[in-house]
Amino acid sequence: MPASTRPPGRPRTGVDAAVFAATLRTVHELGYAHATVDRIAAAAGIAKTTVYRRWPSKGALITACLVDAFGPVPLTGADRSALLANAIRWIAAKIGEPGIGAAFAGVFTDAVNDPALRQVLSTQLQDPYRLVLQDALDEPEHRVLFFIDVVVGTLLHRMGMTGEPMTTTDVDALVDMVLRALG
Amino acid sequence: MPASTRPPGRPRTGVDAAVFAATLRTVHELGYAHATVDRIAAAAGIAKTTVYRRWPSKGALITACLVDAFGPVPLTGADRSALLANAIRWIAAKIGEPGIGAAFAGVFTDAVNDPALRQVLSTQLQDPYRLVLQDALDEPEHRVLFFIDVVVGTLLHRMGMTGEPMTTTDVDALVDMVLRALG
DNA sequence: CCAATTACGCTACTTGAAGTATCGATACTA
DNA sequence: TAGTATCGATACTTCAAGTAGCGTAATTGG
Repeated sequence: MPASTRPPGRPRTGVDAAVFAATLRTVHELGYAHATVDRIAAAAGIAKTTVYRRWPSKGALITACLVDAFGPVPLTGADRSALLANAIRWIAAKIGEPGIGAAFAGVFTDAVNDPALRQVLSTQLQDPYRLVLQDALDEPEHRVLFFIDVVVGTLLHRMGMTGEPMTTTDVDALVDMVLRALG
Repeated sequence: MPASTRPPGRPRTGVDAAVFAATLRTVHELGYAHATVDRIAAAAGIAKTTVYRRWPSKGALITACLVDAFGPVPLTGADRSALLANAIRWIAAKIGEPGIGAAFAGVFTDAVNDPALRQVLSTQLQDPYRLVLQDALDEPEHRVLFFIDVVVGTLLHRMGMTGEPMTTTDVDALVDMVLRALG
């Protein structure tokens, strides 16, 4: 039998998926700034205190929501170039989905001057993809970090400046540019 | 004689430069989130109300501060490639100066879900550089916007994720990559 | 000198959101 | 049934953006 049986006490209700969906929906409808924890909790049909029992801060909630929304990066492609191209198009499409880009940009900017949140964002969101890509592309850490800066930074800058995701034409240009840098 | 003589009433004191300096200093020391208008005003030696008499919001103050801090882009270089390379190194150095990168990233994230601030940021900060670069590089608007997304987005993403400006080695890689895309 | 005008500093206030504290009720385990 | 942990609800604290009002200072024009 497993070492950990069910612990005593009332079990947690399985509301994580509902909270994540409510988070993206609220951010999409009201924008990051107006997507307060109060409103997200109300949209999910739970109390605000329940949110804070599971995630220590709004930034941590958004980060967890993004981790859940992104899921694993698809590592498909015949060679390194095709693999990286697919990864770039995948993240571009994800950031273009309703709420995700705004949530990403919002938590990112919150993290700029919040070292604790930066740590959460870096370890929980960026590091998994960085490690997988290092392995798949056979590139050193600093090169993969550079590519992530370029791709994600470009996509978020466009999203932040225009409020709209990048067009497929510009994503194509981004892919071409990065692939040439990959060599 | 000029059409506008001095208007009646007490003239404004010339504190703009002091406020800008205090803004960058405060953001550098405390971070964007803790650089409140109260603290900035105190650091500049003026009342908070005076700040709001001149700039309608904190975002507008930060934007004006950045416009002042950046100044005109140096358009030097023998050809288009050298010119763009110099411009990229210039903006990278500026974003690396104390307070500027954090202020930029902060106001940028504030703007993501604040259309009014986005308008201010786009017209007062981005458009002047875009127009000058369109002319100097003889490139269409969408190409210049793409380059700005790539360069500024990459630099801010690095700044946001690590808290440190990009190293000269990585700036070199950024220059190489963009120059190859310029063709 | 004096009125009108405008900016300043100061204090107090409103508003909104993050995060906390408490408590009764509920859903489990042993 | 006792113990434990979660939930919802309400209230609260804290902090920062932005506003209002007032007495005072600086300037122009008569």
